[in-house]
Amino acid sequence: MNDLFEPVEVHPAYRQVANAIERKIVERELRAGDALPSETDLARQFGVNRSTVREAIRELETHGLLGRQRGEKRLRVTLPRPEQVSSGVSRAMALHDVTFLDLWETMMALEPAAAELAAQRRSDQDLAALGAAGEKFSAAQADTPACVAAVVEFFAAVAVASGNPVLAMSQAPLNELLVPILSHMVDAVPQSRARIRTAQSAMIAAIRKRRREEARSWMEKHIRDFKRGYEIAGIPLQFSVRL
Amino acid sequence: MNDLFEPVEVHPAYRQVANAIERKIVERELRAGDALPSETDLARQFGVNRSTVREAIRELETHGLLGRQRGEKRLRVTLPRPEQVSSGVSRAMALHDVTFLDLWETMMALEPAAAELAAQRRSDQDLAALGAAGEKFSAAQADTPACVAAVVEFFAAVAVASGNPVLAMSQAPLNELLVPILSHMVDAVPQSRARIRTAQSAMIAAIRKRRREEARSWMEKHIRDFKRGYEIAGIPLQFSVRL
DNA sequence: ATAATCCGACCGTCCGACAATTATGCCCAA
DNA sequence: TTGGGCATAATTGTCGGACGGTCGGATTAT
Repeated sequence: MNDLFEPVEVHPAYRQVANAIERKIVERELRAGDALPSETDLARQFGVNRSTVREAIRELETHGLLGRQRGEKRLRVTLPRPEQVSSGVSRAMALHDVTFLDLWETMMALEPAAAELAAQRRSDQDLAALGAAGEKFSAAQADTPACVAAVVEFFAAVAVASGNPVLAMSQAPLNELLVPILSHMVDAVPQSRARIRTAQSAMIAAIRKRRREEARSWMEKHIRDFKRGYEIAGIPLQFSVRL
Repeated sequence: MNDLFEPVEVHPAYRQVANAIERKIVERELRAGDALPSETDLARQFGVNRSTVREAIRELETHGLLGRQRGEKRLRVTLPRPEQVSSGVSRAMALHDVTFLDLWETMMALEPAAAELAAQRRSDQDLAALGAAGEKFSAAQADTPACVAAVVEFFAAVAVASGNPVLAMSQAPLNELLVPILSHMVDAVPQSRARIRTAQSAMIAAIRKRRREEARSWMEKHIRDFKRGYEIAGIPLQFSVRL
């Protein structure tokens, strides 16, 4: 039997205020860089208390829609910083107990595509960034954290070089999840360092020469190696990723 | 010349409180379902005012780390809802003025992979969900919003059937960006409806029969069609997606 | 035991206040 | 006229207290 009434939805004032401001931002009525009215003024406009406005502002600040430059007092509308967004996503993924296999499969879908696009569209600057990441990896031989950071930086550089911000923002959260895994792996599988360096060099070369298929296939091989390393390290693929 | 000092970082109390609670959640010391202490109690523990605690709580609530069931008063730890996370991502992407081409390239990377995994791992329940989405699309002939909703539901169902939450959470934001685009397209390109239906049927069949390559290639064709439709509709690929 | 009732705890919101810091406008000097 | 410096106003972060309304749990009545 169908109920006669729907459950009534309650919208606290702080949420309504947040939504109102968010709408103005999404609809570009407030644009990045614009200063937000003062809390007191907003409270007056919305007809609520300043405390309520503050709670709303915290929400938007968390979403990265509001922020301020260092040392500034007044809040301004800002574009959400990609790192901020992706760290939220990776935290959510980690809490959902995703496994290495989940992560790997998704990387396997995204990274080769990014590599191919990078080979197609990279600028000289992108190439320099890739080279720098490769250098860092080579330089950080024994230093595991630095090694891992360099690998992540390399992936990020490929994503940037792809010229596709959607791809980059989709890929970024995976990098953060990769860190703890990779740290463990490069320690447990000594030969992985050399294989990673080889793959990175090959990818850089392919991207420099704008050879799309070559870049893609090297990236595939590179990522397949991760799984292999994981297996060699003796860790079940179903182990949950932790941040 | 390097500066001698780093800029001093200021951490307002509300942020420190939020971080402290977040850490306990990420480290599983507080687990999903656990009730949070009352605001008054938290204020006492942290030695700050209740208003400050509330601002911190808003932050965590926004991240989806805290929430409450309908009609509940006590706040409890919750797993971030995927829809909540992905809507934040898609909003960020939209604000960054990503183009249809960006979106399309990423779909082209993710969706075929999802289809392939779905063919490999789908449960009977997944299959039912796919069929339901297909039905909805067929039934919603002239109703554009319903059509678009059905297409999105289909993609989401494929992602779920893939059994890979990372893939699903990576793909979900794209769906939201797709809606406005697709609405425009199915109106401007009448034949798109039939093509979509054909592709969906083929994918369902392939996934039912667990034919991975078939599922993948039909998905590729399906998504390629989007681009074709976009071109037929006469819209430049570089047009920014808007939410 | 179950249902109706009651009371205390807690949340949402408001008011007012104060210190610290930033923004602003004014005045003076070059 | 313009630039710098200073006094003042404005704004944020935090605090204390308050109040109505709602939820949860204990109490009591059936």
